[in-house]
This record gives sequence, C-alpha cells and structure tokens, in this order.
Amino acid sequence: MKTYSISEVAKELNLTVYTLRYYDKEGLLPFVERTASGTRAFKESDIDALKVIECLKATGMPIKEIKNFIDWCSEGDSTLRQRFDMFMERKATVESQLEELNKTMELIKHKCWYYKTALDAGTEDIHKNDKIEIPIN
Amino acid sequence: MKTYSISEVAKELNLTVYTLRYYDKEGLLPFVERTASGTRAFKESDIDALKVIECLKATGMPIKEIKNFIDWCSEGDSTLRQRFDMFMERKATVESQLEELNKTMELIKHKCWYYKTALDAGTEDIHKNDKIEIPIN
DNA sequence: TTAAACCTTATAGTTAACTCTAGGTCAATA
DNA sequence: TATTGACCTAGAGTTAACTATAAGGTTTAA
Repeated sequence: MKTYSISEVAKELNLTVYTLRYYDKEGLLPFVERTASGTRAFKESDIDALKVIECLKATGMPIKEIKNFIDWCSEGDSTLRQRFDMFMERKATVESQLEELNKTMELIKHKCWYYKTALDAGTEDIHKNDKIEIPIN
Repeated sequence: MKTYSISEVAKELNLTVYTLRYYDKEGLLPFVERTASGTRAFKESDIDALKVIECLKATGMPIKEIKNFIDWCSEGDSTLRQRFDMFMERKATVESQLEELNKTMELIKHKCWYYKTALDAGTEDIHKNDKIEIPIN
C-alpha cells in the first residue's frame, strides 16, 4: 500500500511539516504509522482524516476539541452519538457563520458603493447628509 | 450632543472595555474625544465607525491594517482611491471566504448524514465500502 | 464627606496555533 | 566511504489579540 512522507502530505494539504508534527504532538494523528526507523508513513486514509481535521478547523473548532473527536473515533461505535451530535452542532455553527459573513458582505458592498461615488465626485462631502441605509444589527 | 461612556459602548457592541482601550492604544480610535478629566466620550458617529472596524475584523483583517484605513480616513479626500481599493479587495476576500465556508458546510452535512445512518444501524461498519462521494478539493 | 462605582494609564500575563532551532538518525548517492 | 538531505524529538520562541492588575483620579448619592 502506497504511503506518503510528511513533506508530501504537507505539500498536498498546503500545510507545513511543522504544523503536521504539531498536530501529531497534540494527539490529532494517532492513526499515522511509522517505519522501523521512526519516520511517519501517511496512508491515503490518513490524508482523508486530515481533510476532516482541516474542515473542523475551518469551522473555528479549537484543536483541543478536534482531539476529542479523534479520541471518539478511536473508541469505536460506542461514541457514534457524540460524533453525530458534534457534527450537528458544527452545522449550526457554520450556518450562523454564513449568516454573519453575509451581513459583513452587505456592509462591505455598501462601502464599495460609498467610495466609488465619492471617488467619482472627487470628495467624500457628497455623502455629508446621507441617511443611514444599512443598519448593521 | 449625547455621548456614551466606554462601558456603555462595550455593552452595545458586545466588546469589553479592555478591548476598546486596546483598540484606542493601537490607534483605531483617534476620533474619540475626552472630557476635561480625561474620560472618553463616544459620539454616535464613533459607534458607527466602530461597527465598520468590527466589520473589517469579521473579514479577517488584522488590526494593523485596519489602522491604515483609519489613518487614511483622517487624511481626507486624497486617500479616497486607497480606501475604495481596500474595500474592493475586502469584497473579493469575503467572496472567497463564503465559497470556502460553503464547501466546509457540504462536508459537515455529509458527516451528519454519515453519522445519522451509522447511528441508525448501530455501527459505523455500514459505511465500510463507501466510495468517496464528496472530494474536498 | 465618604463610599461606591465609575473612569484613567502603564504594564504584565494569557492563550492558541504555530514556527523554529539544536542536536541527532538514517538512507541513498558521488 | 563520506556527504547530502530528509526525517526525528524536545523544547524554545513568536505573534496577535486580547485580558488582567495595580495604582490612582473623578463623580455621584446618602
């Protein structure tokens, strides 16, 4: 079965070898096997697991919580409920992050318009008596 | 004209007084005036500016770059181009963040389904010979 | 007039997530 | 066989963004 070195995995996932070793040290990669001389040999499935770790990180989950999930995975079927609940909670988190980011986008677009018109007029004074059109909250 | 104390502003914007003083120290709030005894007196327009600062923070912009923007604001119409360009760049950033977060959501949803079916079956083995349906990249 | 509840500054401490260094092992090649 | 380069660990250093503490000033209500 083909395996990959730490630098190959780092390149593939746009991480550094430092980061991967750090993840391992934090207990995120207990499944990665070693050669006789101690070198990490990543399997295809390990790379898939790392993609899930990166996904959880992208939701803002701290590494210590990701470790809990990894531990549950090692414990087998008895933790299926926890893992299901965790992903449902992540789903809710990402939903509200998307909502927040869309609100942010609205204000940014407003500012793009504001500065485009000001730039065309040569001065910001053109907006001197604007009413507030986009309440932020 | 009505003004607000630092703790009133903190409450309104869901920040701490520590954070607001930190922002001030970092040069993000040069427009906030003081009473004779040195206490900060926030105007309505200062709160609006803070909302813009929070918006930029929500796009992942570091405080030092937000400071550049604040400095440009103080310099007047000669910096309109920079400010316009900055918001256009932020728009592109948020667009790709939204894209990324939507991809993340897809994987999370897949995992919700994966664990729901496993939970119903009582074992993860039900997915033993699944093909990969959602390539992450 | 004094105590509580604010405010101030300067400075130190915290936390997460890396990021790097030092000192060493190992396998392949000139 | 000597050297190059990729790997290893332990532990130190970095950075951003807070977060807290100490020591003191001001305002307000009893």
